[in-house]
Amino acid sequence: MAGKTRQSKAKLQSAAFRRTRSDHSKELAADYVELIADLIDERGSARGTDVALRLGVANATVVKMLKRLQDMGLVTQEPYRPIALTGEGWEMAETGRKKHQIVERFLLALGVGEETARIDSEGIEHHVSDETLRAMGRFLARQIS
Amino acid sequence: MAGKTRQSKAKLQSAAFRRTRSDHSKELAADYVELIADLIDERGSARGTDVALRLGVANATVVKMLKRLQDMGLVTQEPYRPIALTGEGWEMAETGRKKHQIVERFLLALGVGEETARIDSEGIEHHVSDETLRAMGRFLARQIS
DNA sequence: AGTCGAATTTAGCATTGGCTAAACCTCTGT
DNA sequence: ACAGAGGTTTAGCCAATGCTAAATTCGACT
Ligand SMILES: [Mn+2]
Ligand SMILES: [Mn+2]
Ligand SMILES: [Mn+2]
Ligand SMILES: [Mn+2]
Repeated sequence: MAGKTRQSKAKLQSAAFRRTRSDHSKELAADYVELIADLIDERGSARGTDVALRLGVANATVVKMLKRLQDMGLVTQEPYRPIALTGEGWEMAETGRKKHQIVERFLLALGVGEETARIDSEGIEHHVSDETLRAMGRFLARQIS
Repeated sequence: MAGKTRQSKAKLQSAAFRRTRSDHSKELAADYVELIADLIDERGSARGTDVALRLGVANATVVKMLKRLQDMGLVTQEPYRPIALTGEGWEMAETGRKKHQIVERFLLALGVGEETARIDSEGIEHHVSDETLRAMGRFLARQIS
C-alpha cells in the first residue's frame, strides 16, 4: 500500500497543485468583496481609494479589477460613484467573513499573537477546505469548555 | 484602543495583503525545488516531464520556469539533460520540506483526513509564518504525550 | 549506422495582476 | 458661479504564469 505507482503518485500530487492554483484564481475576488462589504458596513460606502489603500495597491489597479468583478456579477458601479455589492457579492462576502474569522480565531486559540494571526489568516483562509474548516471549528468549541 | 484611525486601519490591513502577495511571489519557486528534490531522492534524477506531470502543467511551462529558477541560482541544467539543484536549491528544498511536513502533520493531528491534509497543506504552507509554525510544532508535541 | 519514439525546447499567444502618468469628473467652500 | 482638491478613469506599460503547436535532440533498438 505504501508503494504507489509513479503515475498514481503524479495524479495525487498534481491534484493538490491544481487545487492550490484554483484557490489562487478565486482569492482576489474574495478579498475584494469582503473588503468592500467591510467598508460599506464601517463607513456607509466603499470608494475606490479606500479599497486601494487597504489593499496596498494603486488606484488604477482597483479600477481594472472592479471591472472584472462587475463582469463576474459581484459588484455594480456607475462611473465616478462608490462601489455597491450585488446579492451574490454580499453572499460571497458573508461566506468569506465567516471563514476568515474562524481561521483567525483558530490561530489565536493555537497561541499565535494577534498581529501574526491577522496577517497569516489573510493568506491561509483561501486554502482551507470545508473539512479543515470544520476541524478548526471543533478545536475552537473544545477550547471554550 | 478598539477605536482605530482610518489610516492606521488601512496600514495594518494593507500590510497583511502585502505579505500575502509576497508569499505568492515566492511560492512557485519553493514548490519547484521541493518537487525536484523529491524526484531526485525517489528516482535518482528529475526530468522535465516528471515535474510537469506532478505539477499538472504543460512541459513548455516547466521549461520556462526552470530558466527563471536558474537565474535565481536554485537550479542548474544543461540542455536536454535532467535537472540538478544548486546548494542554495537544496537548502530551500530542505526548509520547504520541513515546513510542509509540519503543516501536513498538524492538519492530521487536528483530525483532518489524509487526502484533505495533503491537498490543503500544499497551499497553506506558503502562508504560515515562523511564529505560526512554532505554534503548530508545540501542538504536535503536546499531542504526542 | 539508421530509424523511431520520447523528451525537450522554441515560438507565439492569452490572461492576470501590478505599476505610473496624465486626463477627467464631482463636490465643496468661498 | 467657479476654483481647487480629491477621487476616478484612461492609456500604456511590464512581469509572471499558463497554454498549444511545431521543431529539435537524444537514445535505444534493430
Ligand atoms: Mn478574508
Ligand atoms: Mn485573504
Ligand atoms: Mn495562497
Ligand atoms: Mn506548496
